[in-house]
Amino acid sequence: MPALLTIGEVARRAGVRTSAIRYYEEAGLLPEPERVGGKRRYEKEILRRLALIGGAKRAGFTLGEIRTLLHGFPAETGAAKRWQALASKKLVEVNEAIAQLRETRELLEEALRCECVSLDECARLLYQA
Amino acid sequence: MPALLTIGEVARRAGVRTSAIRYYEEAGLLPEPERVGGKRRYEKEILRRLALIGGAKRAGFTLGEIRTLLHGFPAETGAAKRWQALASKKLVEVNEAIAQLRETRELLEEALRCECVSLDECARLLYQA
DNA sequence: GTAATACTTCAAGTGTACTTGAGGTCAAGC
DNA sequence: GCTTGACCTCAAGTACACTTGAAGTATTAC
Repeated sequence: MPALLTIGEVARRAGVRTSAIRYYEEAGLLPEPERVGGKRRYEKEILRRLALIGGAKRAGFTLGEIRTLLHGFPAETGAAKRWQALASKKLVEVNEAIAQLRETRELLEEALRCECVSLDECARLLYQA
Repeated sequence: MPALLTIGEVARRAGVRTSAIRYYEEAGLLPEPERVGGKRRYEKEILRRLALIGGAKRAGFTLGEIRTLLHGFPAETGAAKRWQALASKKLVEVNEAIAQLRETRELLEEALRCECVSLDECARLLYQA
């Protein structure tokens, strides 16, 4: 007995709204789950999937891109190559995003250290040097 | 002679559209620049500001939050404290975003290494272990 | 049996962040 | 002087990612 989760429990555990879960299903990011009396029942694996979606979203992927990364391109010659091209491109973007975030973190930390009341003020100090 | 930039040059160098620059100005993220014959002229510093905005956007800040981080709260008692509270909170979020992006990167790299044609397929492999 | 609560579908509404289009202005080159 | 291209304003339109609301159904508790 795998103890299936209701949509409400999934939402609570994953930190999203039930409406978002239905929306992701509609958008092809989540599998259509089992139903009991018409109601969705999820296996715990869904939580990992939702975490993955959340991570990808943070990385700046659109839901359409996430769908493609999840499922790949429809079977056709070169589907694997196309998927890898997309994944590689996204990998570059993820790395850029990380670098950019590190800079933003630096700036925030600096501003907090020097007790500025705004980045504007702090940036002036930083950029004068 | 500081060689001011037109909005078109700024857009090209910063990798944004001119419409976005005007929009940011309207939204209070960019200072109102000098005008020559009614046309905006920017100092090179604007490029750093646009990079900062881009980074903050990637970090998941809304334009409203970026405005606050840039300018601080309007002068009032406790403005500095409120700004620091916001900045600290955002610092935590930036760190979380970085961690999440690292995981996404791991996943992408793993998927590329094992030559999967989709994350779905690869995730099955990963999660079976 | 009935009330409460969580679920269902479907269509329409919302917020954010821009973009686009209409109609006009400005500076440079021919 | 006229054309070209980049700029201007302002209002309206668009894309994405959900959310909300209406109207109804199912499960559990009493």
